[in-house]
Amino acid sequence: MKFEIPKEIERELQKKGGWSNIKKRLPADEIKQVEKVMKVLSYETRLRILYAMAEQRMCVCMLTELTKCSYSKCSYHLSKLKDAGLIKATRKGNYLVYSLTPFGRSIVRHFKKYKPEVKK
Amino acid sequence: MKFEIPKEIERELQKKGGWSNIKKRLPADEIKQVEKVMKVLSYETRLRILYAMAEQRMCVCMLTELTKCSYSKCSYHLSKLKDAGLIKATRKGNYLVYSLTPFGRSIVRHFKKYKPEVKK
DNA sequence: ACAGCATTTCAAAAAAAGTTGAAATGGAAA
DNA sequence: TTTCCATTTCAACTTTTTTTGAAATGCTGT
Repeated sequence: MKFEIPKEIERELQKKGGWSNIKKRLPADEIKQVEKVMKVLSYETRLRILYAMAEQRMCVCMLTELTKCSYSKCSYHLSKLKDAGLIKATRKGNYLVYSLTPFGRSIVRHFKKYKPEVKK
Repeated sequence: MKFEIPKEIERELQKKGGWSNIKKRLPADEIKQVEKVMKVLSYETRLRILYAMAEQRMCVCMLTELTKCSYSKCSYHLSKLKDAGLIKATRKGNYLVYSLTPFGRSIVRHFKKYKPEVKK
């Protein structure tokens, strides 16, 4: 199909250096990074973990209780959160204690501030 | 497996009203809403659309060019963005012109401010 | 070195999300 | 009212993500 921009929008584009300029300015790297973070946060279990950790650092056994998931399932989700730079782990004796990174914290704060409004 | 909280963490929990309190305070509705938004933003094509729209409202034919997607594919992704309250459409003659909602705009702004750092 | 515990890893199976192209829709112009 | 054009919808298919349970890892105390 042919590519034709409506007049009204064409005019707006002129002021911004044209269509090709808009396309060129897309921050490809940032978008890839954001995609990864979003993928990780697009799952209820992982969000529950994130929100709970905003209140309190936790070991995995607490998270299995909180999320009603098996260890292996929890572990899977924790590794996703970790790879995205949202949480970090430190060992305390036999336990691994997970807590939020500053970046993870900033996300929770954002959504407390800007509550989404989603179609039911 | 039995559920046992390490001493050090147990002490932290006391100050916060205990483990059950942490669990009770989880904002279940907010989490469900955020999950939906995140799911929508966890896909490169849709993020490209979002970022481009932060610069300029657009009709679908422009988006097919920007994303190198067929109309039907574009349409599928647009409907997800719309359901999440990130974009809205208005008709101009034969064209449907899509643009960001304030919520959509707030998301783009957030990620421009807090750049994620993801493991490669 | 061994046993016990908390947690992770693995591979196969199940579930969810994205893609495709053809057909349907709905406004605008003839 | 018919045709045209931009866009959406549908159902079958493909790809990606999650779940499962069994086996591996790696501290810690004995």
